[in-house]
Amino acid sequence: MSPLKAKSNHVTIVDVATTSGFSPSTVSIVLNEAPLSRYVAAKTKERIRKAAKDLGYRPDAFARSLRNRRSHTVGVLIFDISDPFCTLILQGIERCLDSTAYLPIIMDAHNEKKQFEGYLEMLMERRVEGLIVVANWLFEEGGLLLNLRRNNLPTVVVGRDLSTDLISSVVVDNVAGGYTAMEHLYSLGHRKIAVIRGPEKLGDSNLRWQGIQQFAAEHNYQLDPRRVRLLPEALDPTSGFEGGVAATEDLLRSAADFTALLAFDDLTALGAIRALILSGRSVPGDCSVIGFDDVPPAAFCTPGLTTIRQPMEEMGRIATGWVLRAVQGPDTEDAILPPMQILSPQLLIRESTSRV
Amino acid sequence: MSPLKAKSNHVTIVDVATTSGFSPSTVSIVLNEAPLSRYVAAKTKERIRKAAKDLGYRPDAFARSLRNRRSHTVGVLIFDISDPFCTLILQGIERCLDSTAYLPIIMDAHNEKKQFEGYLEMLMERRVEGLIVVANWLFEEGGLLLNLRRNNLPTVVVGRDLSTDLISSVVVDNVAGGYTAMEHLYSLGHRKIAVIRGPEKLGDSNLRWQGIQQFAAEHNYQLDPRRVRLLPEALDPTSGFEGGVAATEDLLRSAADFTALLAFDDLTALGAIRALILSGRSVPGDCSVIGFDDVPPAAFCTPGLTTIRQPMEEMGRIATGWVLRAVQGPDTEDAILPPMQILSPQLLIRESTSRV
DNA sequence: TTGTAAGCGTTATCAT
DNA sequence: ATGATAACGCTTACAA
Repeated sequence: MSPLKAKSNHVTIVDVATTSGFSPSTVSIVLNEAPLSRYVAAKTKERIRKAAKDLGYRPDAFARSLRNRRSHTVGVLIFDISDPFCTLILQGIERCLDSTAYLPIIMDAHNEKKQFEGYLEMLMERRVEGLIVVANWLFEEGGLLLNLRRNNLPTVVVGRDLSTDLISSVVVDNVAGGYTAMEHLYSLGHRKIAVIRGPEKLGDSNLRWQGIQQFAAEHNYQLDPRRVRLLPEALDPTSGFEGGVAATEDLLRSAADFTALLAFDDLTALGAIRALILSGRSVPGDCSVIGFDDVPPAAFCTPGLTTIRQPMEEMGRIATGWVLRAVQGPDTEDAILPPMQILSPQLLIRESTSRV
Repeated sequence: MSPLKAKSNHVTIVDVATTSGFSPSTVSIVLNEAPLSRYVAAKTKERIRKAAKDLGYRPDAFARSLRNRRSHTVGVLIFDISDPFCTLILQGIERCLDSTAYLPIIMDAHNEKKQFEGYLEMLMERRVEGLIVVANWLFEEGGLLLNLRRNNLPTVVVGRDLSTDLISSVVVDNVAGGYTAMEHLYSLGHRKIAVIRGPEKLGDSNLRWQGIQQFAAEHNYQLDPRRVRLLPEALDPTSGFEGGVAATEDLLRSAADFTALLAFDDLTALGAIRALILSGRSVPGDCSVIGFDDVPPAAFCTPGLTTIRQPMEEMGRIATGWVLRAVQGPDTEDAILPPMQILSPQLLIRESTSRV
């Protein structure tokens, strides 16, 4: 016989009722430990529980939800599960949900807008009570927002500021991050700093650049345009690596030399390191490199990558906390729910940066 | 007003029926494009569809599944979503499911047996039609199996051989992988090869070691025990990194020198490289290093890690294909479903290995 | 302290 | 070519 085969023959609450000799309602009340179960005789409870266990009774989530109008689920829409950035946020969401009766329904849009919409529809059909959207670096603002608005459902976007009157968001302070990265390099004595900016269309990209410029302005440091490159638009989140390699090679070919490189994100930084090493330079000996995010590979490489850490797990937790509050509290003080939270990034010094 | 707030007021099939002027049954038939819809007048269809669209009707998945006894979902039980090994398999599963009407319900056990069992129960309550278990490196055989047996549900385990009469599995050929890794190093001229084995309790670990020994025996190569280390048992899948660092440092302290190192997996290899570099050695100049798995960080580090690649996405696809077949085909030729499939690993040469 | 009955939104079966 | 009705398994008023 093949190992794969099944014939479902489920035990229902009626079976438990007849076996135990009580009515379905009593069984329901006992098994759910509903308020009314306080008035049920201890012996009755015992017999019911025994019958349920013996029969291997498992309540049908569909029937239950259909009846009481609660799905006890929150939808989690992500854009690419292979993106470590997503993964860590997911962990935060799951950890936060673990202690509740809520279940995440995770859907991965595979970086395709079409899928995003389809999955959103599926989540609605499954009557999720709240929605968390993990926006990765190619979530283009605007378009998808419209579809979200129609379903008035507690919604939190994490990783991108898309707050509206109906949607909350939790993001990292990209401006502060850019500022801090620049500050770190500058304070190590670097005065010839190359910058690889993120794709122009990307919101994060410009905010980080803003922070970089701000630091420069405050310290009378001239950002030489010859030392600045722009990552091309791209779909694949790991394309930052190749982008980093290419941008750095281009930088190396140019006339302007540099002793430090500030990359848009970790993958870009890792690509930069690859190019630097291949060109015969050492990191951080000949050139310091700093990234942004603190995705796992940043810690596993040698030298370990100095980076601006986003508290991704915490972001997931916060987002989850919000939707839970919106979902559980009936309509209590809505005002306590902030439309947007900006978390501080943190400088994480490893081995890829050093004094000039 | 706070952005988080909702008041669900769902449109039902009855609403569509009254608005369009037809009965719920006809609406159902039309909207589902059921066989009977062949006999429904074109104009009727049109009016019904228009009404549904205008009202924003969305069928209730709970009611539907309750009625027709099909959840159209498959449960996916993973052990750690932050483990890149898991992630890639998940991608395969999702991609394979995308083209079907099935939805994955993903649950992450966070490396805890307790959670595993709880989530398994939840999946059963949600009436998943099939189950895929992604076993990562700490899925201890035996224990959890028992719970799986009771629910006779098409089940496939990927990443660990747990085949029984009720469970299929898809795994990589670990013996061949170990053999190939050894062969690669040997063919580059290495004769002083250090080996960091995986935790003893881990099935994979011993199979890979078997392959290594087999190659050695066939080529009259002596595996010097002084050049062999064992990774400690551990919970965290990323602990391989620290384990690799520690084992390598220990190896370096010992009398026996080596020109190549074969690591249990990629993270271990990355840890080994870290230790090697810190000790002043270069990779692959002074020591070649080979890993196993081909997780993303292996490609982003410099030097890129030579490794034995597991076709993880394909494994996910195959597993999914099996449960789909078991689920969709009523009870057609069960015999075509193999109880276990062993995929060949592939040597992926990057820059961390070179001729001695 | 427990039972009865209605109904959640759908779809399958049977009528018309 | 379309409609009426029952039933999926559960919870919750309300009744006893």
